[in-house]
Amino acid sequence: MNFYDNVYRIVSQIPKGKVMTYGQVAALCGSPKASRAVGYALHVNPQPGVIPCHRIVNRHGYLSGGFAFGGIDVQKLLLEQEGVFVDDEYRVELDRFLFCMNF
DNA sequence: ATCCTGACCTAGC
DNA sequence: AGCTAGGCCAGGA
Repeated sequence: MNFYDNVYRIVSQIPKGKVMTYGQVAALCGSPKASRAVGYALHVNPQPGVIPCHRIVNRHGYLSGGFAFGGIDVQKLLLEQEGVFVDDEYRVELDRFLFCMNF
């Protein structure tokens, strides 16, 4: 589906040290309410390594926990390695690390 | 083609 | 402020 391609493209466009929410990715894909589809798209994750799924968090800033690349702990570690501070409850400060696409 | 499920989001209580 | 219910998009049986 083209929708998935859009999701992967947008997620790949997220810079290092920034995170994005499912809703925002869905909105950029053209369907603001397709957040579930976004999660599903990352769930299948056909290109691990190319698609930084660890930079995708939910609206509350918490890591989803779907972990399609190893585990939520790895996700937390990856975010910390990129400069994103992750809370002990697997939460990211969206106020500081939320990446907003401004074309 | 229809029904159920899923890494979500919004609205109502 | 926290929890529950409903809805939207796509995929699989």
